[in-house]
Parts: sequence; structure tokens; C-alpha cells
Amino acid sequence: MCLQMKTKKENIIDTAIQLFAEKGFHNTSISKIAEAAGVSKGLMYNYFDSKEDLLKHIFDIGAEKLTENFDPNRDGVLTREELIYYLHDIFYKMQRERDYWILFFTVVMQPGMQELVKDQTIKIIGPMMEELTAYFTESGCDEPEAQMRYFVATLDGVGMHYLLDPEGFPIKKVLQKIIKDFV
Amino acid sequence: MCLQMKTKKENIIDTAIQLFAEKGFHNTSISKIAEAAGVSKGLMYNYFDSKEDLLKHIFDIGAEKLTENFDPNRDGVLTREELIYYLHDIFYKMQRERDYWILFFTVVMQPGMQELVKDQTIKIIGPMMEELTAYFTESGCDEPEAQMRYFVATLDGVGMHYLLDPEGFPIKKVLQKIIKDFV
Amino acid sequence: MCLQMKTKKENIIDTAIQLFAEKGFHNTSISKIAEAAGVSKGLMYNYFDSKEDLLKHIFDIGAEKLTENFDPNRDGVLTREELIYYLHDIFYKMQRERDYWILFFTVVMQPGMQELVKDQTIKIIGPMMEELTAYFTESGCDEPEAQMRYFVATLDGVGMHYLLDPEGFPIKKVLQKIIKDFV
Amino acid sequence: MCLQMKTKKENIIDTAIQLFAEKGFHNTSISKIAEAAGVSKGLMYNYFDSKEDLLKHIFDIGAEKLTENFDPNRDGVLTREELIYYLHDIFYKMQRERDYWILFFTVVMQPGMQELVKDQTIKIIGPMMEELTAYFTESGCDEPEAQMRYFVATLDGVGMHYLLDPEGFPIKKVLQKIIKDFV
DNA sequence: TATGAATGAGACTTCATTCAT
DNA sequence: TATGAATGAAGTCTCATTCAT
Repeated sequence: MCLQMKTKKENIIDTAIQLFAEKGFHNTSISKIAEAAGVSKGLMYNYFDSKEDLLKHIFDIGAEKLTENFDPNRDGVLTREELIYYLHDIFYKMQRERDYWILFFTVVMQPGMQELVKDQTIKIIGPMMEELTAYFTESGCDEPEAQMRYFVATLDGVGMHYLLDPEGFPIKKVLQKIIKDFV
Repeated sequence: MCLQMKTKKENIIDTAIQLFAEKGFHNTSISKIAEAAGVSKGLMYNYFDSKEDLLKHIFDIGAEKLTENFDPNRDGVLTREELIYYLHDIFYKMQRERDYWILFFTVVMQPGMQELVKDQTIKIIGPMMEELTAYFTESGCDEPEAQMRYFVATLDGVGMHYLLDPEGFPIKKVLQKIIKDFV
Repeated sequence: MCLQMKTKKENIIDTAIQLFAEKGFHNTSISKIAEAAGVSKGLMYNYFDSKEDLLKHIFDIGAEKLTENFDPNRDGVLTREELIYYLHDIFYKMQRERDYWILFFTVVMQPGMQELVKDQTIKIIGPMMEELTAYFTESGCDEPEAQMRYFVATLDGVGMHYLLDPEGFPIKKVLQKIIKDFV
Repeated sequence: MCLQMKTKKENIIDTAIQLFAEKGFHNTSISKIAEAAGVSKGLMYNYFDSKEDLLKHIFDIGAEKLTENFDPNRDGVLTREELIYYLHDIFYKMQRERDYWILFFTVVMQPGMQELVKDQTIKIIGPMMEELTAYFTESGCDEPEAQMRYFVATLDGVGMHYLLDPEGFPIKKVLQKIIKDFV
């Protein structure tokens, strides 16, 4: 109808993200999502084939958030400034859309869900990892491949901890340390 | 009974760890555990009050693995050598008992399960974090608290990545880097 | 509109016949019919009160096919030639409009559907049976009533088998045998 | 417990046969079967994998009824007396276990169910048809194959009509006619 | 200690039907 | 006449848990 009105589909998606992040995928029933979103159970299936499809959709539409400011000029080469910008951006997003990112980590970590999103994950993460390896090679790093794996793992760990304890985790200081150590 | 014979309870626990790690907690039914462990469904409830109780038990009995070689002489002070030893030990454990550690991370990351094991987690992690902070203070580190959080997050991230891809992840090289960066 | 153009209603009916015959009544949803017919779900309810009503309609409009060439001169008396013609006609129709006839048998055989079409069935079959009894009486048959029941049952059985296996069933030879045995 | 007590599984099967025959497969819910059988819904799935599996089971255990008195001495050759005995036996069964036989015909006629029981059907009907063909060949029949198809179709038709109207259908007289025509 | 038949709540999903447009 | 978003009842099936034996 009007600009500020979310469509029912958006409503379902947003509600699902929130509940999945709060209670977990398996502890969130379609009924609860429908109720919280203010729609009927049946309507969910006009938009999504299944509960899993809903999850995949959420994962997909959001997965680009992970990459959208990585190598922003899309020239295939990562500069130091670009990487620093990306790091700030990604942790800023985690603060802004905490639910989504908790869901993201949860899904990736969950046996039985990984395969659900495996293809999408590889498609997204693969190119990033390559570019990062190139970056570390360029920086004169000894073991660029290992360094890249180390870097990505560190980001995941820090992301997880930040999401689980956004108040207590000293994200700014840690971010400075990451930049100092890796960039 | 005899030394080589696992008790039925141990059987149940080991089977549960494996299945939980493989399929996830919610995708593993009591029936499947019982069947795989070669006992009856009913027997499970002689040893554990509920499925959640079984999970908590697994988490509990195993949680000490996380700490058992941290500050091994229990003098409350962590030396450089002790920390290095701990790091080697912990990643060695991940290789040896992968299922358990996958389960561990899964549970900690899963909303709706965190509260199940929250108390235990704090009890275990809390003292470790304090000692690590002391260690970083001692090392003359600028921001010991932040450094500790950064360190723990990094370990978690590296652990996760190692568990998800034990063949591909260059754990030895990364462990060297961690030691160089933090210890 | 024009001659070659089927009306939407006809479209719905034809599509429904086909799908009902292929998948069965309960395995064919209104949605699928609408989609296959190229109309909206809602439009179905402009023409038919319900899914059952649609079935009844199909049954009704088609039921006359069963009788249209029975006693074609409508004089209430069946001659040998008329009966032979009818037999050829009815099996020819089964070949031409197999879907409809499968549906017809299905509905008649299906408990829970019989009552739906009971009235219509009696109205159609009743007079035919009377005329056939008269025919067999006329032929000097011993038990004309039983002969008629036997004849009708045989036609149904042969019809069923022919519909279920149109390639393999030797309809021509069997038809000759029927004529020899009954007419 | 005691001899006259039906097991719960038998109870479920018998109830299912009755309801399937009365209302049709799709109009009979698992809930209704469970309720009528006096057991819980869940118990059904201790014995049968699914509703379809229950149907298949019913079909299977009963399908032998169709053949058990066909060529009773199992010598692969059908005598005139054996065939006459079989015909009496089969229609007697239809009278005694009408529900089962209605279900049998219903399933065979129902699109979307045929494939469910196709294998079983072929396995049962195939050998019978071969023996019948041999019988008609032996009898000096002109077209033994066609005669056999005609015979089987006739039996089906008569069976159907008898089941649908057991009071009104003159089964005895018709049976005599069948014997006169075919045997 | 050990079994497994039995339960029943609740999950996901389908679908005939309605109604605002 | 025509649409399709929306509903809600009902269906199939799962599974943690109990209990008589």
C-alpha cells in the first residue's frame, strides 16, 4: 500500500530471522512465526516451499551482505584501505543486524544445516578467500594461504564472540588489533 | 564389568556424542541413539532424566577436557610454556575427539541451547579468562583484557575452522602464528 | 467466442477430466486444475460450487454418452441390430475418450463417491436395464433378469480391462465373443 | 493375552479394511482408524511406515486369498472341476469378506493407487492368467488368449456388481451362466 | 536393570474455499 | 468476469516420554 508498510512476505522473513536467531531453527515452529508475523500458517507456503526453503531464502538474500563491501570497486584486487574499510563495515553490520548474523553463524555451525547452504556458502566465501590469499601474497607474507585461513578463522571467532556478547566484547580495541596483526 | 567392556551408560553417551555431532541435536532421536547403542529406549531414562539432560551430561563430563591441561600445576599462574603446551593439547584433542568438539561448539553457538549450559560454561571459562588476563598483564600487554578476549575468540574461530575442515585447515602453521602473535 | 476457441468453462472441465483420470480425484487439487487450464483458482468457483460439484458436473454431462446411442430411435424397443451398434459405439468411445471413461468407472467404484452420483446413475442405468431385460425376454432367454445383470456386469468388466490396458486387451475379438454370447 | 483377543495390530488392520471399504482410502484418516480401533494415532506408525504402507500391507496379506484355491493341488494344470470349485470359492469369499474385496477392487481401479500395488498385482495375476490360457487351449478354444482376457474381465465385472449390490445381484444364476459359457 | 508397546502433543504441510480488488 | 492473496481446518507423521512386565 504505502511506503512504510512492510509486505506480508517481508514480515514473515523478518519475524523468522528474529525467532530463528532467538530460539534456534528447530525450536521455532511455523505456527509461531505465523502468529508473530500476524499471518496465517498457510500463507507461509504461498511464499516458501517449506520451512527449510524459508531458511535458505533468508540465508541467500542476506549472504550478499557478507560480500557487498568486500573489494568495493570490484577490480579483483584488494587494497589495504579496502580491507580496513571492509572490516569496519562487517562488524558494524553485526551490530546493526545482530539477529541475522547470529542466524548466519548458527546455520553454518549446525550439522545438518551446513549442507543446506553449502553451495551458497562456497560460492560466496571462495572468491573472498582467493582475493585474500592474493592480498597476503602481495604483502610479502611468508605463508599467504595459511595466513588467509588464520585470518578468516579469526574473523569468525571474533564475530561470534561479539554477537554473543555485544556489550561486553571490546570490539573496537580488538578490531584495531586485528588490523595491526593482519592488514 | 571388565576393562574392555564399555558400560551401557558409556555406550549411550558415546553414541549420542557421535550422532549429535553428525546430525545435530534435534535431528537425532532417542530411538536412533538407543538403536545405535544397542539398548532399549526405556533404558535411556534410567540414566538420564530427558534428552536435554543427556546433552547437559555430555557437555558437563566433557567440559573439563577444555581445562584439564590449562595451568596444569594449578598454581593459578600461567607460564609461557604452560600456555604453549595447552594450545598444542587443545588442538590435539580436537583431532582425536572431533565429534565431541563439534558438539561442543554447536551447543555453545545454538540459541536455545546456550541457556542449557550457560552456568557450566561460565564456571569453566570464567577462571580461564581471568588467568589469561593476568598472563597478558604480566607480558606487558597494553590492553590485557581486550587481548584476552581477542585471544579466546581467535582460538574459537580457529577451532571451528579446524573442526569443519580438518584435512584442509593448516592447523600446524596457524598454531605457530597464534603462538607468535599471542604468547 | 469463435468455433475453435474453447470457453474457459470447457477448458476447466476438460482439464479436470484429464487430471482426475490421471491422478485421481483426491490427488488433483483445484490449484493444479486451474493452473493446467490456464485460469485462476477463484474462477473455478464462478462456474462450480465446489470441487465435488465439478465432479458431479463432469459425471452428468458425460453420463449421457453412455446412453446416447442406446435404442437410437427411442422407440423403447431394442433390436438386435441396435444392440450390436451400441456395443461397437460404446467401446469406440472408450478408445476415443479414454480419460473420461476411466474417471467414470473410478467414480462408480469409489466408496464415498458413489452416493455423490447415485441419483444420476440410477436415472441413467435404470431404463437401460429395463430395456435390456425386455430384449432378453424377447430373445427367449430363460432368466432374462439374471441374463441382463450378467450382461451389464460383463460389459463393465470388459470396459474396465480395456481402459486399463488399451493396447494389450483384444477388444475386437472379445466384442465378437460378447455378441455371440449375448446378442 | 488370551486366544480370543485380537492383537492391536490386527485391530488396526481390520478397522482399516472396514473404513477404507466404507469411505474410501482418501476419506479415511489415520485419526479415524485409530479412534475406531481404540488405539492412539502414534501406534499406527509402530506397525506401518505410512498410511500407504498400511494399505499395501492389507492388499498384500489379502491378495493371496485371490489365488489360494486356484489350482489347489498346485500341479500347474487346471481341471474343469478345479475351475468350477475356484469360481464358487471366490464368490463365496466376496460374500464373507465383502469389505476386503470392495477395497481390493477399489484400489485396483483407482488411478494413483495402481502403481502402489502394481508389482504385487502382476505377481499374483500373471500366473493365473497363464494357467487359464492353457486351460482354454486345452479345451479346444479358438482364441485361448482372448478367451482368457474375456473370462477374467467378466469375473471382475461380475465381482464388482455383486459387491456393490449383494442383495440384488443374482449371483447364483449368473455363476451358472459363467460356468456354462466358459468352463 | 531392561524392554518396547503405547501415548499424545505438536510439528510440517496441503488445500478447498473466500473475498477484496 | 477474473484474480490470487489469504485463511484455517484437517491431514500425515515424529518423537520424547511413560509404564506394565
